[in-house]
Amino acid sequence: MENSEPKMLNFRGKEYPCCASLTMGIIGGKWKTVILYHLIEKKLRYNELRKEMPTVTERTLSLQLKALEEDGLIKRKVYTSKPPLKVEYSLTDFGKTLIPLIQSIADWGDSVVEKYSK
Amino acid sequence: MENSEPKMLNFRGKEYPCCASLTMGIIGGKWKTVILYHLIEKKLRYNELRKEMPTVTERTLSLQLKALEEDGLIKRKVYTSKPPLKVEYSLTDFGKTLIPLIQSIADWGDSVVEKYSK
DNA sequence: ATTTATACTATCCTTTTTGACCGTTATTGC
DNA sequence: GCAATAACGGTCAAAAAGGATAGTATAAAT
Repeated sequence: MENSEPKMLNFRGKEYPCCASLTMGIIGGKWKTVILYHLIEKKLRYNELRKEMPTVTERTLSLQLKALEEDGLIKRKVYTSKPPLKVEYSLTDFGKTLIPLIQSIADWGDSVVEKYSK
Repeated sequence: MENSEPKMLNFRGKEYPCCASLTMGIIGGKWKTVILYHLIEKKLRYNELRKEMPTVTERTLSLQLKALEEDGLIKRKVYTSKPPLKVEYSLTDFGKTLIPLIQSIADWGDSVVEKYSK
């Protein structure tokens, strides 16, 4: 009998054909690694993130933050109950397991800039 | 004076706000890292890649291969001049600089599978 | 009393990515 | 003569991602 069904990996309800695509499903997209990269160093508030990433729109930023939170990579801590809110975002322990990877991603991008666009 | 224009990084005509997003612009997307991952070990022909990645469509695979080639990460070597063609894909030297990163991406995905979906 | 500030959310729309499906070329095997 | 094969490309459509813009609640500052 032929193997007709390729064995899939599963994480949080989504199927991935390969361990590499699983990772990319979680940190892929235009902004997630940028957010994670900025959170490596320290906790940041929503508007602080916006200042670090001036080209992202508010809507996209909050969608991405929510997705990262749902995947358990970041945590959202609220300090006030009424507006104006104070909210801080930081990496969870699970999110911290990504630090070496995020750092490598940033470093490779850096090295490309050094070599090809100076 | 306020700084109104965020300093952008540039690679192959595209602008990125951050070294991490530059990397993701090059290897991001649903399939690119999977292709690169399979090419780490050895050169592969088009149909061999298809067998390794049974859930990608032919069109998408060829689009992604072309994009990777245009970014200089893989090279396409044609062995015959008339159909049926023999074509082999392999990493360029530039593409090989990504091997540790691709490996880390795959390893992190693996570790997630180990911990959370066994 | 009005403005400013925070951290969003809601609509609506455009762009990008991915998929389904079929066609092409020339050679080899039946 | 017909099907199979390799490596695609073309067209159309759906889905996913991202952007523009405006609005919300409440408190402190002016």
